[in-house]
Amino acid sequence: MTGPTVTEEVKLGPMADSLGFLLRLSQLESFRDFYTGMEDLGMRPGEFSVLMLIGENPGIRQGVLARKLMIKRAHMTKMVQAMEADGLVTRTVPPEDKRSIELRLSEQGAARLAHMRGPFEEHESRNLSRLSDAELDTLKRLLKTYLDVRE
Amino acid sequence: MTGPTVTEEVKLGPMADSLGFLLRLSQLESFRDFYTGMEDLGMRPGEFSVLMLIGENPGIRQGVLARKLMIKRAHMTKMVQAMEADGLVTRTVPPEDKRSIELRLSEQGAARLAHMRGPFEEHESRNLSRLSDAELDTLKRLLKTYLDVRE
DNA sequence: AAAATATTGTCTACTAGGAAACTAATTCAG
DNA sequence: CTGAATTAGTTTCCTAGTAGACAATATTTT
Repeated sequence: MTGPTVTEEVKLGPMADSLGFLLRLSQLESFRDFYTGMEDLGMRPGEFSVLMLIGENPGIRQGVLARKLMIKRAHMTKMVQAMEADGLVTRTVPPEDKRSIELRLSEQGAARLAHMRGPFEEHESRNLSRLSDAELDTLKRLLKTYLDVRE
Repeated sequence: MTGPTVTEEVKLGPMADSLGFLLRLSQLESFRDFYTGMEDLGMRPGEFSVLMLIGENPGIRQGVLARKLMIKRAHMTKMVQAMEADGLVTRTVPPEDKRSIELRLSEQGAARLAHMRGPFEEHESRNLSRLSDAELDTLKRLLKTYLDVRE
């Protein structure tokens, strides 16, 4: 069980108007969502997004990916090394800059991603939230603006 | 340095329309914001919110607080024990339910919170984002709906 | 009342993620 | 061209947070 559903009155005070606070809770909530419908894919949201972005940007360098996903290079190193060990991605050093490492999906990685794509798209289109479809669109648009992500 | 500001073209593909993905990035972005203006308070967003919520709800039980903040009880135990060790909160076992623990701010904790309140409110009112004030309000309102937080 | 069940906080062990120092390669200043 | 500064990835060490089992207490069932 997740706990009693009885409404425990907790006053949020000024936190209820803090964007950071609301975002943190929302993100945790959305992670729960992710697992309802995607749980048997054997992959966490973070890994999934890494795989997707490598798929969308073949040859992307580790550091660029890390900056885009706002995680530290040190952590990206660990993730992609693990994925390489799992046979999902390839890591090659390009001759024009031998410090860097280019990432690509292996055949197996591409296949795995293709498998997950269906459930993912279905999950995304489901909208199990309290928001109307229009509200959800607005929310996404505002977040993109906040993040400076252009369409 | 934060890294080269040169625009590295990274395609987000379907992730750009994933609420969970946008929320994760937004939350990380907002944490950076938190530290611009609050860095010298010697407290992370998580601890700050715990302190605030205890202040708003004197005598709140650990588990209730953990559920509200969507963190695990095990982790809450560590946080509040550390805060107790720092003299910021008191933890008392109420006679009517000797399994539970009630949390309150100590004098020192209340003083510390009072100190932070100014910078916090100022930070919250600043809006350093790309969003207009109206858009920011809308964003907060939609997140509250998503979270089922009523005013 | 007794027994089964649920809940609360805690413990141990583990995973996710960050900070800072380091190496190798590249670029920039002179 | 040479030395200084920067950048990319890695390594080590540390903190944040989770998973699951546990003891103590409370609640429900019989």
